[in-house]
Amino acid sequence: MELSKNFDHQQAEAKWYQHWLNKQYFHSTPDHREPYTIVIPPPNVTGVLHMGHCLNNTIQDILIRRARMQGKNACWVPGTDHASIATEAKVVGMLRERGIAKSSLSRDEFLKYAWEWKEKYGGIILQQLKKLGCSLDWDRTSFTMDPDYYQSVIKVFIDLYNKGLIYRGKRMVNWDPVGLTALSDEEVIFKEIDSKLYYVTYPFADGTPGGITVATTRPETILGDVAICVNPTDERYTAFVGKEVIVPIINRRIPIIADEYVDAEFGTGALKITPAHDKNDNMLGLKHQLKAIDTLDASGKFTTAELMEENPSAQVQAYNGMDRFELRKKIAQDIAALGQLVKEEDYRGQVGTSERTGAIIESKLSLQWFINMTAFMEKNPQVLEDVLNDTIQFHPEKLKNTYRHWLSNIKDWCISRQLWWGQRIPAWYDADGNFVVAATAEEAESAYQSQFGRSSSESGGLSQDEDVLDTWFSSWLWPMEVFKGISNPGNADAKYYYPSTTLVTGQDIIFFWVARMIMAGYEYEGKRPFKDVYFTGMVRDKQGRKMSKQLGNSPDLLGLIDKYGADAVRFGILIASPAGNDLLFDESSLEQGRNFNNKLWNAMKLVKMWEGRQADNAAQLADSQFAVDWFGARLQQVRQELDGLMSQFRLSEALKTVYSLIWDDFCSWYLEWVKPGFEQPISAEVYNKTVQYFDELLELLHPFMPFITEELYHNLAQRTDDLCTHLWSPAGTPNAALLQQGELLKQVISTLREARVKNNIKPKDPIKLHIQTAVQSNYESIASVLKKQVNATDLFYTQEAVANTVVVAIESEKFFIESEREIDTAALKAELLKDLAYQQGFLDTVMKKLGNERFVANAKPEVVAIEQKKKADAEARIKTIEESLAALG
RNA sequence: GGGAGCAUAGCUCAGCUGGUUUAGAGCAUCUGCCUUACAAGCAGAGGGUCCGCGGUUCGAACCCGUGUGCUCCCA
Repeated sequence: MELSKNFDHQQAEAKWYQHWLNKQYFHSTPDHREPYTIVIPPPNVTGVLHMGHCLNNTIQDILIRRARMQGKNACWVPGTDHASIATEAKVVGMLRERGIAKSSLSRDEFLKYAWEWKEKYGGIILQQLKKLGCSLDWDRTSFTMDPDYYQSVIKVFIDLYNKGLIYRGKRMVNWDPVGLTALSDEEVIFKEIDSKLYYVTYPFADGTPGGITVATTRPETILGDVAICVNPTDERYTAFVGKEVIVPIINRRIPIIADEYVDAEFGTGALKITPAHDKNDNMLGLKHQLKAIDTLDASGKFTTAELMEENPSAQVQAYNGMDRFELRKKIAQDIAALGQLVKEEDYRGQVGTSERTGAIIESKLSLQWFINMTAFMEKNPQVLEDVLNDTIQFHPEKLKNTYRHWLSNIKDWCISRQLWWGQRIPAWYDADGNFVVAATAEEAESAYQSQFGRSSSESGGLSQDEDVLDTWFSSWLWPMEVFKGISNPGNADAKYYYPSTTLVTGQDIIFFWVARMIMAGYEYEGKRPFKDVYFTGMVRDKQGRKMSKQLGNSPDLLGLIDKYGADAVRFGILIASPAGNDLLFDESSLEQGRNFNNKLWNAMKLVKMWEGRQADNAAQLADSQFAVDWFGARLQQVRQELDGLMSQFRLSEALKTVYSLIWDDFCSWYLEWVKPGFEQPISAEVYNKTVQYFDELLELLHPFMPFITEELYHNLAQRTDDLCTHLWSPAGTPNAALLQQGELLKQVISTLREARVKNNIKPKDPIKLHIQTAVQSNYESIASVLKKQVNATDLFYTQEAVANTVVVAIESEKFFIESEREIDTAALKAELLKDLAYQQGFLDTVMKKLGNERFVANAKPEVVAIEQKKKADAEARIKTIEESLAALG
């Protein structure tokens, strides 16, 4: 077979992925083996693959492929979540392009379009994961709006409601008065907007002359003011705290209160508090138990609905129905007419606008559904305990702090969203606002009758809540419901696969998702949902900036896979990813991955070249014996290292270790050591060993770089199996003596090569090597390799200095290089002097330690022994160098 | 405002229990090589105030305090 110059990744990727699928290697069913289960963090159906997914899914694939090759029953479940906010925005966008306004559609009509959109685009990201090589069990693909899943979410809502853990309450939301919907924080875009700061004086209620002046950008909310707040340390106002002032126009008496929240530097240092129309005011209002008075309706127009008991004046009533911006000017004018407007100032500030309609956001109080987290946590203390005691192990461990801090200060969870795409809240209201919670209209009706003792038709019939549940309220069930653990509790899959083994996700969703899965796991299974959680950092660009659409700094991942190959992309992203820390992405690391592919490919080509040149070559076998034995030991050593690294989730280091084993130990050392002379035959035994080692290297690398390893595995020999499901060779104990001798050999070769370079002995110029050693037997097994690697025609052992040679030393051993080339004595001398200075400096530090009586008295005996050994070694080296210098004259 | 984390070579990071031959790796840089698998390569080299200050200790990159700078989370 003719081998191409380089690895053709495109061809190999398509071929092997399809082959693995055909063989059903990724499909798992319960059996007698130990399960290794990962549920994918479901990407948003609107998503396309980005660098974050790439990192995250590469890691999951490494873990799952490794488990599969270790003989575990590996199951990696794919799927997507319905992402109510993002998807609804996409669907609205699609409709807009078709000239359809969401407001012109009924809920059912809109949902039909939404499903149409989901069927068309919702699977894109899953297809992209295949390009990356992800070995997911596609038969188990789940979606958070699948019928069973949907019912599970509803079931859980009803269950928690019945347990008294869900309640309905008021809360501030970001309200879009044009779109008539609440928005999540993510959908609010802050813009710099020019406005005015109005300085308004509130006179004292007790008739004391003067008053307190506040600066506000929003005079239209003045009629909802319930207090004036100042900083308690602000001496200008301390005397006024506790007094009352009169709100202009509406003439309400309100208190002056003190709170550290207020910034004395801003405006006048006095803040008007309008809890119904500002998030921070609302917070202060709750803290100081102030009433919230709403003066704006859903479309941002003035309403007196909540002012009626104050008997509003005709002036106030006249504002009714006035738009908020018109009202702002009007009220400013009216206050000016009262002589209470001190001044107006231009002001530029951040204002929230709707991502969808562009309208300026109002903070608005609205009725929402909540989970009482305090009660929930009292019921499920393990949610915190089992993370702190490592029943669920976090990697990196430092995130336990974050988790504990959040859970110890937990706020109630608002689970309703003013959207249509998602699980509709199963609450049913009569015309008076009485409600029941039930899965269906029929159940709601009977619940209503038993609860209120009458048919709902007497109260105008029942209508279902218009809102849906937060997407996290469905994805917190993910590790259970992908195995139908909620919809069909106790089924065989759920029993076998739950709890899952490892979760791999981003640190940014530790609260939104990880914590909540743990909550749901304990509430519904009484068990942790996973054993280990590996948190990846955030992928940033070279300058450390977050990847974002706005910055346009996220690379086109599929383009990169095309250009460098999936293996190179996997390599590049993982090698740059210290465990649990943010990752600065730079295309050059992909280049390193591609170069590694090339290296592997060429190593394979070299070995293939030998395939047809095998012979019963005893001399070649004898010359290579040490290399063969040594590499076998080295492989065992690295296997042990890898087990340790992988169990600590130090994946990046594990990959570096395999990389260096292949590039340095196998390619740079081993292959060169066993390489026969030009067009010479290779010993069949050495050849077979080499292929066996190569196989083992491919095994170790396969989880990281699946495509090229599978390709090479099949290129190296005729196979009856595939690497993908090949079981790992058992690790043995490495022979320490062999390893040590290997290190000596490497060191001698490097030292001699360095000496050659420094003395201008060209690689092609042969030398004769004389070794002065106390232990000649150390060199006998490595002599043939050593000769080859330093291009020595002859090797002698000597007991004394050899004249007219270049001399170098390792420990107390000396090497004399005899060459045709003229020796540069001056350069050699300079080298030796430099080394001497280093060794003497080193000896000094050791002597200082040993000369310190308190060190000798206090340090552990073995530590003192080490220092004494250092001293002896350094002295021996110094002696060798001095002798060499003397020989040079 | 509350909390967490980080600072080691030009860059990205290891350095685990304080003592591992006066601090290591990869990438980048420099020098020499189109040597027979690989120039996407080979053989070498240079590069450090372990953020500053103070303390504990016989001994500190590592422990404690403090300052500075950066990052993230929550409000």
